[in-house]
Amino acid sequence: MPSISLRSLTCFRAIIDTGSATAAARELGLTQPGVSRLLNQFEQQIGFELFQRSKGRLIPSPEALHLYKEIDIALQSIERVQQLAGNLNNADFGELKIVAPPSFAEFFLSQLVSDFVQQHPNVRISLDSHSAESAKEMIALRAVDCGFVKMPADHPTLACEPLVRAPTTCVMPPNHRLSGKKSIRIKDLDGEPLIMLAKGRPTRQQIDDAFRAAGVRMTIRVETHTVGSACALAGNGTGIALVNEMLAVRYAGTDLALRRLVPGIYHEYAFAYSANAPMTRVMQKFLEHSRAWIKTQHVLQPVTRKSA
Amino acid sequence: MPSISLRSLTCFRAIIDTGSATAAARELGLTQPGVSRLLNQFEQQIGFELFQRSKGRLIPSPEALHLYKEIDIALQSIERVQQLAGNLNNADFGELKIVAPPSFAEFFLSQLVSDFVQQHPNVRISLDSHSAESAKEMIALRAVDCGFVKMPADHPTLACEPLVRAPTTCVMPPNHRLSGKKSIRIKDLDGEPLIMLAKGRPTRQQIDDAFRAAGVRMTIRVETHTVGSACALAGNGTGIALVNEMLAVRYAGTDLALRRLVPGIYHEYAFAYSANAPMTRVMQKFLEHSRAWIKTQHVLQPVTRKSA
DNA sequence: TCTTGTGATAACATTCTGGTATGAGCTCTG
DNA sequence: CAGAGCTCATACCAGAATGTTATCACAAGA
Repeated sequence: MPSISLRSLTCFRAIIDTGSATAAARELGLTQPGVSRLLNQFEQQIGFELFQRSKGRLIPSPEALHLYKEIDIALQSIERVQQLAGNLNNADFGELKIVAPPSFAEFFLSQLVSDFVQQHPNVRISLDSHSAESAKEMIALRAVDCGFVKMPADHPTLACEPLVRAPTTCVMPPNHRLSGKKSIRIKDLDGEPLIMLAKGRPTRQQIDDAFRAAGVRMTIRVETHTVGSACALAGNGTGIALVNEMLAVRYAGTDLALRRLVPGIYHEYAFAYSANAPMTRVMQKFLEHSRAWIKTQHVLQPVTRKSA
Repeated sequence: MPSISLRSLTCFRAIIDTGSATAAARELGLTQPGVSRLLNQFEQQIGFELFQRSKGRLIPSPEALHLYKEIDIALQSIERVQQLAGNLNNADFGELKIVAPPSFAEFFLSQLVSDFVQQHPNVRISLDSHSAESAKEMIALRAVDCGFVKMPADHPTLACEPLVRAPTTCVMPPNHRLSGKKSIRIKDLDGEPLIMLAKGRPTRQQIDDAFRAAGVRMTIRVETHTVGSACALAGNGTGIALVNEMLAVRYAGTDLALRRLVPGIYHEYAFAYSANAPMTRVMQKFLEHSRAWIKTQHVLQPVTRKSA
């Protein structure tokens, strides 16, 4: 049962639009015989002639013109389908609820998301900023679709895609005695007053371990909770702040020197989603977009699952 | 550039509608592998997966469901096109202006047209009744689309399709001395008072010629202008009316005997339209319909161009 | 008359679309 | 657990659809 064919319809429309089979062929990027045969086939299918062949021309019958209107409508609706498919393919559809810790959300994520919405105007985005712990919970419980978490995630129902990592950096005033060095070793920090963050968290644990391994005693002057305050304290000469470079750079100006700690202790972030639900297309696109965006930011170090 | 395919769309819709590829295949009258491949192809064309393959089932993604709505609309509009094409194929569309001489219009044509409109409810018909001369003019000048004319039409811009012919018949009271004969020869009419019609018209001329050739003098008692009046006069015993049998039969009852004149002198009618415009499909269908209708009327003698 | 435009047709290659046969995976049941 | 019965996927083949190039016939103008 040879159903009506889209080719025939577009061909027919093009003939009416352009007034001749030859012109229609040009418009459709085919050859004239192709159009001619397609038209013949169409006439065969619908059972009657649509054009009067007169003096070597095709003259549309009143029936053809009547049919044309309906066909044009139908083809337009097909074109809408194609456009929608294009949008869907580009994941420009749906809703995306994202959560991230405040430090991440307020700077990087805001840029990343504003980029994304420009390219995907039909995606509705909700952006939540919560503590690392509750962010993980929200993702695991599907209160949000995805989020950014610091590795290791250490959560059974969380699927993670490693995304970016940043070294630990030492923040100090530009005139500090250590600011002459390109990088700082643990033993350089012996006796230096330190400003430390995230007591009890894994990265902090790594730092503590590194000091212990180097046989260096930590002189902690201040424990604080945000990178911003740590940098401010360091800038005031309170001590050297050992912080995530990725978050510190936004506070780095002429009044702060950043020197990397070696060997590196890294802060790694991952894109996380519920292990119980597959990623939607929007999520996939957003992850792709995030990876691409990170590459454009020279202060960030991209991480992929393979290289991790 | 392999455009999107209607098959794929209907297939996709059927899968969503039925919930499985197997059921869709049943619905579409295909096999499951066919549907499966059509779906694959569709996914390839639009660039992303529409179904999550899980536990051997096809689970539509949110994108698929969103696309479904638009596709359903598009397919419906395609179906409207098909239905319209069907109507057009059946010529159930447009307008048809018909003209005929009163004698023809008021009896045969009315039946013919009422039959036609039943089968073609979307065709608007206008039916005019005019003298043979002005009918021809109206057709030639395209004031109407077509009409019925008596042959020979003798008009340069009139195209004629021979349709039906009727013999000349002799109308008399049942008790007339000639009513015993099966048919009447010219010489039987010698001396009989006659009622004649259409003075100066071609068929009348043929009758006059036939009498002259047979050496029989016409005793014309009355010249009249309608078959009805001629039959009425004949019924009253005024004389024998020589009239078109096709028109006379409607007056024939128990009080009138009709006997054919031999050799036959025929009244031939044709379907006529302007030679400057091709027949529209409705006209063609109407002509077809007329031919078919004539065949069902046993008093009419169909005539086609070939046999004419 | 000759050129240029139209559309129609034939012969051929490729792609699409259908079929059958078969396999792999899941679920339910005895 | 074994097997029936369902799902979808894949391989392979045949025929139809769709495109090409190479022609032809015809009409209109220069």
